Amino acid sequence: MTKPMEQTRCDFIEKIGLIAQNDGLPRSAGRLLGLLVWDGTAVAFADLAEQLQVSRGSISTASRILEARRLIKRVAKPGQRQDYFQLADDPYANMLQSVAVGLDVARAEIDATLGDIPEGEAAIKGRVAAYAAFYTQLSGAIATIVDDRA
Amino acid sequence: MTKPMEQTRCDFIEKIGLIAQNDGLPRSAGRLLGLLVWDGTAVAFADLAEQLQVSRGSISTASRILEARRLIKRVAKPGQRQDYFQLADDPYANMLQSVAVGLDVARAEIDATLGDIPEGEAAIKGRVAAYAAFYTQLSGAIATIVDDRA
DNA sequence: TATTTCGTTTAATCCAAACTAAACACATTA
DNA sequence: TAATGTGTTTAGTTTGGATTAAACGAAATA
Repeated sequence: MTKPMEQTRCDFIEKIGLIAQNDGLPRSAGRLLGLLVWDGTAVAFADLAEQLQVSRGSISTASRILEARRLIKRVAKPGQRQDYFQLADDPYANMLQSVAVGLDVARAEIDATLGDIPEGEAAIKGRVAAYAAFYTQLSGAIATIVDDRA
Repeated sequence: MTKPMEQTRCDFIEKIGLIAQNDGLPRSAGRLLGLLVWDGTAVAFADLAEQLQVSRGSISTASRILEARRLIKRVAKPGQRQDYFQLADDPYANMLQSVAVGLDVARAEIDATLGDIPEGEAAIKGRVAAYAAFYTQLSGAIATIVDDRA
């Protein structure tokens, strides 16, 4: 007994919703992304609200978040007034970049503290510097992946 | 006019709290981590609650989370009944591992879906597989960092 | 044993983020 | 023009996680 496709699709959409939530995105944004990954085609604004069973306001917010991260793109269809959305061309590279940006922000915050620690406090300075280095390393590793893909 | 050390310390603790929150940890856990990074020494349970101005319950919860991720360790002091906590030996390696575990869980979830997609749906399967591959790559890159450090 | 000192757990509260419904602004169409 | 079809914004509500106070159990001390 194999699972019906429609069920697999729903499960996938919900899974991506949970994963997104885990990554600090609204769950509805994740579900929207999941739907577009699955379908592949351009889907109309109203259809998204209908299929995901959320308000138009939620679609508006979620789509703008995903757009800002360049995971999806808004497209126009000739003769159609509605906005359509579809998966961005290389969403994963952009996903990596968003992660990298977040890491760099964290490192910058820590670096700011580092500048306020007097030279005398070498031990403290060392521990804080190690923390900053961690973010530098992680960000660097992600940059490497991005380069490898290019 | 340089900033007083105590102020720099407080700022740092709060910053780590915000960064932790951004990473899906309770803010109080991040503040606890920040304090232990700064101080370097073993700090008593009651002192943590006092210095961070939170309840003992919060310290209990936060410390257990950080312990589970091996970012801090619980230590005993001879003749002292209180628990003491201090920064783990190599907290950043363990931090990386926690991240990697999370990524692997996400990938496993997506892989499960992948197995439910019939062969005929090559396009869908391709897109979902690309998503899974993204997590595989990212996890692999992190594993590389861990190895480099060893 | 009784008391005190711990850390944990639980039930209730708090708070911020997410969501909705409705108002809105703008463009298109009739 | 008026009416309709759009996406956005906003005010209010809902919801879930974080926090607390208090009860609890265990261990040390008296």
